[in-house]
Amino acid sequence: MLKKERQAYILHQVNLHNKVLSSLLSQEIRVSEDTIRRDLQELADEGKIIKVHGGALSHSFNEVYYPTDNVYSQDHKKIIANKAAALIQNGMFVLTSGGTTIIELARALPRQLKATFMSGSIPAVLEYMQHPTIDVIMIGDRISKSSKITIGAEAISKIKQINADLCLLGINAIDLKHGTTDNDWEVVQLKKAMIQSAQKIVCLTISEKINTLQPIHICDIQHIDVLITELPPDDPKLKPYIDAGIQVL
Amino acid sequence: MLKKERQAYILHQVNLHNKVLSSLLSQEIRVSEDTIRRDLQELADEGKIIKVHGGALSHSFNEVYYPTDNVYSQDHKKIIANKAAALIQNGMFVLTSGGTTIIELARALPRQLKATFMSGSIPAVLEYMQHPTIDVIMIGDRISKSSKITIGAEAISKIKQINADLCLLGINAIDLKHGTTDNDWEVVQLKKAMIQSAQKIVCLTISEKINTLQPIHICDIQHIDVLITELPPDDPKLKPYIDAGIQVL
DNA sequence: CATTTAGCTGCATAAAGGTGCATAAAAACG
DNA sequence: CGTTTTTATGCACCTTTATGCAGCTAAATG
Repeated sequence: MLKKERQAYILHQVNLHNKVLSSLLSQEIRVSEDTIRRDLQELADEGKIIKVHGGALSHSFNEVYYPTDNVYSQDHKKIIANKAAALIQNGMFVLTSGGTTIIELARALPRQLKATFMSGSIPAVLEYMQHPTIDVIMIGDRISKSSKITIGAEAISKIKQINADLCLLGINAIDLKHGTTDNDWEVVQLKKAMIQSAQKIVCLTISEKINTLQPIHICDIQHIDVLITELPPDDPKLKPYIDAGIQVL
Repeated sequence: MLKKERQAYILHQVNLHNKVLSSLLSQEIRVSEDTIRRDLQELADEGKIIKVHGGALSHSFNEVYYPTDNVYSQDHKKIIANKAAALIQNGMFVLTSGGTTIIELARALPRQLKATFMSGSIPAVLEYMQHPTIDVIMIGDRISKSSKITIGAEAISKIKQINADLCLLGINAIDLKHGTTDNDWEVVQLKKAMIQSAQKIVCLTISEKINTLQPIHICDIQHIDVLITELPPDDPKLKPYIDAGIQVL
């Protein structure tokens, strides 16, 4: 096995499982642990993974499970929220996921907007409730304490009955090949249902999460209509997505 | 399991339950308590959690558990909440309204209780979510911003499909002749539906509200099975209700 | 204030990491 | 084609890290 090939394999494993152990990899690939360690070191130097004692972790692991709440990403999210808010017109029916970006969106809505927002996320709904003129609909079902959203057959079937104008999703990972992915099975179920029930799918994410992968698949790139990040639309990082036919704001 | 991974897990648990015990974590992850203690120490040094004797707390713990907001007659409501919590057995399906008394109830639930709680009140559900073992079901529909509950045909019909063991209502007025009454039409609709969908109706109220009247009728005295106030059951103020066949606690 | 439980310190150990070197394969070169 | 250079890998040796354990100290709780 070639060195590059091996490193590509390792990177794939890291992105897939969010972690790898040096010991296991060396058994699997049948090279010494020294070699694996050198590979991990090189990948880490290139910024592709995060090396830790005993193995390595993916970037998304760090962000998702081990949040280092930096102030910058908050600002980025405000920029994203403002761009997204501009898409919403009076009278629209908007389906949204949860997440910090969506909460920023709720705060960024213009004061006189008259639209209907539907969500299964308790924190998002709490924020929507602060708005004076919008209507808010909570999707009912069992509550997942970890993700603070309602989830279950009831919620999914309720979403399926809807035909929303807009679906705004805060996403945790997007990649040209795999589309959007996430790490919470329940959240994914809800997002999948939402995508099927809206005319226009808008994905919101900070640029760090572009070209990253999470274990569970939500939808392919071609289902996404609009992608919003904090970057200007002509940023080279976004070019592949524009080429793939997505409107980038 | 990698150290970072373990710490991420611990952090997740802390954020989920607002607290963790070193002893439980060490059993769960199968490492010594020393290791857990060192992990907690490191997480605390990074400012991610608050270390205390025996375990750790999340930053939100203080806010969540000691809100000094407009909950008047807090002590009385705690007494009521404790009496009500004693009625709930493992495996029960409990339908509840919202209100400050119900929020106290959510806080008074025994830690190891395994029951299912259903409510349309966002503040109540938020509080139920803090509990480690109960299941929480949110009733979905349009949200009334004034009362912070979901209300509408959808919510009512959902409640009607339920057959709950217990219905716990925080009430704003009760009177021998008129039964329970309230001042918010939307809240009343929800409570009426709940009363029809439960085996046993329990009303919770502070004694000031006994023998008072509100404009909108919820239900007559004879539909009420149990009345809970902060007073001892033999208080003369409660005698007429006992005579009317209500169990008073 | 005594008893139980958690926490701390120092130490031992095993696993992982790092360094330098030997070797072999691949690549470059004359 | 033979020689030299480069690159990749493994090994031996030592260092660092992670973890558990023993014995003592501090904190909580009734």
